[in-house]
Amino acid sequence: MSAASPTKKATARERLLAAADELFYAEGVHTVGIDRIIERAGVAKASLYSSFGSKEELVRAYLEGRHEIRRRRIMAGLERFDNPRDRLLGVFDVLAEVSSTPGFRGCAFYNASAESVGKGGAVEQVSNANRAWTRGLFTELARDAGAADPAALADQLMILYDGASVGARMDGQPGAAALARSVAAGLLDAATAAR
Amino acid sequence: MSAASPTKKATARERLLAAADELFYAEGVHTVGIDRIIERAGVAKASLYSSFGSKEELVRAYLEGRHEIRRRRIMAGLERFDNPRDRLLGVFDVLAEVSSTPGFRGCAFYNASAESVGKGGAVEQVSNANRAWTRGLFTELARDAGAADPAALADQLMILYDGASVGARMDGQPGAAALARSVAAGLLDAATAAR
DNA sequence: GAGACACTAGACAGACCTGTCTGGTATCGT
DNA sequence: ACGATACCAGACAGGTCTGTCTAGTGTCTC
Repeated sequence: MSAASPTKKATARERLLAAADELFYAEGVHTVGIDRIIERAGVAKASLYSSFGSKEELVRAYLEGRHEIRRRRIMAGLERFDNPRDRLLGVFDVLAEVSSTPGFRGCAFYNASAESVGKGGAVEQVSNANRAWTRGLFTELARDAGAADPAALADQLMILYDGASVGARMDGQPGAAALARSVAAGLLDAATAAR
Repeated sequence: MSAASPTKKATARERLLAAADELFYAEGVHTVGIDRIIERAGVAKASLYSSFGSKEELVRAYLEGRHEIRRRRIMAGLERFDNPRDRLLGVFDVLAEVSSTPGFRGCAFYNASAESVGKGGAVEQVSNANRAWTRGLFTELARDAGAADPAALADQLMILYDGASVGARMDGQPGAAALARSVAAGLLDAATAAR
């Protein structure tokens, strides 16, 4: 939880998490083995298992870290705007930024979910939490923006958000987020004008 | 290519492809091993390797089969409608049907892509072909419907289509397709009214 | 009848996977 | 000085993976 003081060397757990984050996201949870992770982290295998217990728990920690970073990045991005309308559309601005970074490979939760078999596993749990948070955020922002039916607008925004993420991933088109933003703007105007 | 005569027993290749289709889609390309497939198909391992050569080529054949079935199902679905507007929106109707079937697990191409590492591999090739076909279809339908900028509308429709697929997969909400359809209808009206 | 063909059953090799365990080292606080 | 803690290096076990190879069976055609 507590961020290590910058002078102190990163602990084994932190280095493992950093290595897992890079490798799992870039190549997939299933493809990347334990050995690759400990090698990149410069950490002994025993340290991994004493810190996390199993690979699945490492995957959970990786996804929880992704969720936390995503949450913070979005909230920080929204602080730039003061009016509700820009704040709602700002979620798509953040997506546009993220999806145009070189290593972008789509939604980490969807990707992990596509690989994982089990229902009720760590991947599904964190993934559901992440989606619920996003939907809640959209609902809240829609209400603040004066939408007649915030939950209904949030459902529409989820589709646009997911679609833009897929488009950026599969077609290498970072512009999908900007396009989704413009459609979202139209939906928002329609939802508020109907008041 | 040619469908075997119904009286004749299915050949080993056909049974392998059928087993691969079920297992790969339900559990993922990486998770499902060769042994599971030959067991379900009731086929010897040597037959698999004499028919396909490698697992990757079996995956390619699986995805090509998915693409072909998808193409046919959509085209058949669109034949029900005679006016361009309904035909364009009909693509979302077909998605609504597919995404409400019990075994629905999202886009087979995205799922396979999330698991595969390599760029330029079989998965990426077939996946790109599938997406290009979809985009071309949307563009054509948009032009027929009188859209001012068919390609631009197609880009928007792709986002809605992908987003609905993700929503149905991740949240278990088959209604996402119907929602996407209604948004698409609004975009289409706007694109044609602007003429 | 004989050979070609498609197929089955299963052993096998070699690689890779997760997870455990042993033993050694460095750095703390007391 | 000394014990506790955190960590490293790597062997090891038991399993699974892809892919190859041998040997045998049924079926069709000539």
